[in-house]
Amino acid sequence: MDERFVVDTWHYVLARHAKAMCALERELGDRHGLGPSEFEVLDRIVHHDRKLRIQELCDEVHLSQSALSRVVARLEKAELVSRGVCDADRRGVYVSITDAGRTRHTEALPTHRAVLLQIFADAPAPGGTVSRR
Amino acid sequence: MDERFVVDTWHYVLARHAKAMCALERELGDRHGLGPSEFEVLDRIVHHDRKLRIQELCDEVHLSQSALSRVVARLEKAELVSRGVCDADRRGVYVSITDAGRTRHTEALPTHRAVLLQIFADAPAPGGTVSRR
DNA sequence: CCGAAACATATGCAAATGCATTTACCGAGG
DNA sequence: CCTCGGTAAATGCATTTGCATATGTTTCGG
Repeated sequence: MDERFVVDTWHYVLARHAKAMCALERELGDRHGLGPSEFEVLDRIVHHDRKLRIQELCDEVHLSQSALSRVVARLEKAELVSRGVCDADRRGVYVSITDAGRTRHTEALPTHRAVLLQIFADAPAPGGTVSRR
Repeated sequence: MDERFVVDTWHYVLARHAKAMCALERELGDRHGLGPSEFEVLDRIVHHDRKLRIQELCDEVHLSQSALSRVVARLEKAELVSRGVCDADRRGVYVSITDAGRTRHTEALPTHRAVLLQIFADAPAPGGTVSRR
């Protein structure tokens, strides 16, 4: 294992993450009133196209369970998602997207993609890229 | 540019960043009493092997100027760096590493590298890497 | 059927961060 | 020499996050 390669990869990840997060926060926030975490949660729900358990979301977004709980609470307050108890297991909570949430996501998606494109289009990871996956 | 590739790259960056940050926080914190930001600042100074202006550090670490100011304040309180006014431009501040800081960095470096190795050794970015997979 | 252990989610709290502002200083122009 | 616009760093403040814990619910052994 080349230690140099590992450290270079880490620096790449740090730099792109900082740049992208900063840009996403600015663009999504100014144009759509969403933070990156909020967008990510909306995006996961839309992607699955069904109501999800908090727990399922927890596995997909990179947030602690408590942070996720609060993101969902903010989204609910903004009427972009709604929470409902799970009948089968009443400890659980289902989160489903509202019409407003779907609309907001549709509006924000192009902004999100544009930011990522600008940041990653010409920035292959250390080691170079060949094709895909 | 393939939009799919860009989004995959973003997910890769998000996942590795979260995983590495979490592990670094745990390992560096438990074993050496340092946070990732604190280590990064120490590491930059050691790498240059001279006293640096806050501003120079600001260009190299992925923190806002205010966050950096506070990280340096914490490091100073822990006696790992010392601050001194810059004679040439008395608005500026020089940060230099202390012996204790150098020692701490030397101790922490293997931990840092071990964490990165574990996380990045077999995890090429989307697009794959030319050399090893 | 009961009680204990395990679980899913929410919440109290402390820490870290970014933005806006403040403070101190430099440098050019009148 | 003095003032004004700009720069370097520090600080007030609000927000987000994670950890530890609380609350409510299920499940399993006896």
